[in-house]
Amino acid sequence: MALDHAILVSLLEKPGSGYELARRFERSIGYFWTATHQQIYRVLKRMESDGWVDVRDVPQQGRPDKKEYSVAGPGRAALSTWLHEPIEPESVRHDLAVKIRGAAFDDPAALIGEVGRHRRAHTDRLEHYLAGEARDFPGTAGTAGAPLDAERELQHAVLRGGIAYERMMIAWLDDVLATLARFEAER
Amino acid sequence: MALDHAILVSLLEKPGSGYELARRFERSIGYFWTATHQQIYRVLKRMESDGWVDVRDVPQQGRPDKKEYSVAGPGRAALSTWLHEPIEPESVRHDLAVKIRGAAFDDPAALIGEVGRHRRAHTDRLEHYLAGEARDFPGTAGTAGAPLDAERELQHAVLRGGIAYERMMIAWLDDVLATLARFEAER
DNA sequence: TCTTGCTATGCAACGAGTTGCATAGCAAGG
DNA sequence: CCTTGCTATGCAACTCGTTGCATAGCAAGA
Repeated sequence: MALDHAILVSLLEKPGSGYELARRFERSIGYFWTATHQQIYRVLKRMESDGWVDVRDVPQQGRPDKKEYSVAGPGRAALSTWLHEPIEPESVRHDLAVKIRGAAFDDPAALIGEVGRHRRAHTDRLEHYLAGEARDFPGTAGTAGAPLDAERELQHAVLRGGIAYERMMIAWLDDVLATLARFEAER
Repeated sequence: MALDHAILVSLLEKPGSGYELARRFERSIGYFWTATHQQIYRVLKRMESDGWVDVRDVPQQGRPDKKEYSVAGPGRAALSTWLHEPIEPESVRHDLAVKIRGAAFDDPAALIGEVGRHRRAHTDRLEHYLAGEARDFPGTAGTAGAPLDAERELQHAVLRGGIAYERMMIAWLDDVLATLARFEAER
């Protein structure tokens, strides 16, 4: 269960409240992990009672007060342990692939709209990632001899993965659309 | 919940027992959907009581008897309904990406072995997919004017997606390894 | 004032997925 | 004969994830 660890990493990058974490999980962390605010609040409560995180009440003006969480020693140790353990390559779940194989027993051409919708979602995400890259990682070269900023470099590497994934998906969906078009032409 | 539908598609492609389905979910269906035998038996039981599938006791020799499931009318109708409904683009969960961003707060170079392990798993899968493609889809050209075999063509399209995914992952993991190597060199 | 909307946290119930265990037929080898 | 191993099915307990709902502070605009 890596949700714990995803939250710990996010809190190490920047302490924050459950609400803030939930929004990060819709943005940058969300590129590779999703979670609802329910899950986040529940895990934060458990990690607090296990001493993995510290809480601080932060009064705010113009909006409700919040609880700001930050990683405590045991939380950091737990993350370190997990980082040194091997994990299994993730298992995939692509509903769309089920639909594509299932379409053989229905009307293949009827899937064109749906696949197009997904293609649009992926081009949107790609543009969003590229905009984030241009904003957050403008100078890709890096000054020669300068010490590397691990946090930055590794965030960029993960973002490049997201970009590669979206590009691959768009190319594949084009391939699928071309295949479906052949069925429509035949009909 | 698409596990129901993944099972229906697999049973339409070829009727079979829970055990056989479980093995398919480790192979071809497993390219895009995973399930344990527990889940499969439970869902089959529910679909049977809902009239979505028919069961037939098949006595065997040299091994225990089995129950062969096949899709019934209502199951096919349920699949068709689902196929015509829009679905949300899938949400991702990449433990490895959590580890990569987390490594910034530990020892980045310590991740090299783990990333290499994942790279090997992906090259293995890629070779497995390519072997399957060479075996099951030898003539990619297709006879001009011949009617298209929807089941075959769409299975191939999904397989091409799996191949594209593995190639993308390998290239990205090489990128990550190069990034991690820079940290090791600095150390 | 009343509604809408964003911030902020949380409970309760349910459904999906995982893990450990149990049973049983039969084959093959030591 | 006994163990190992594959086929074949299943229960029970648990954890994880989703959904619907509830509360509350405060701001802005109709």
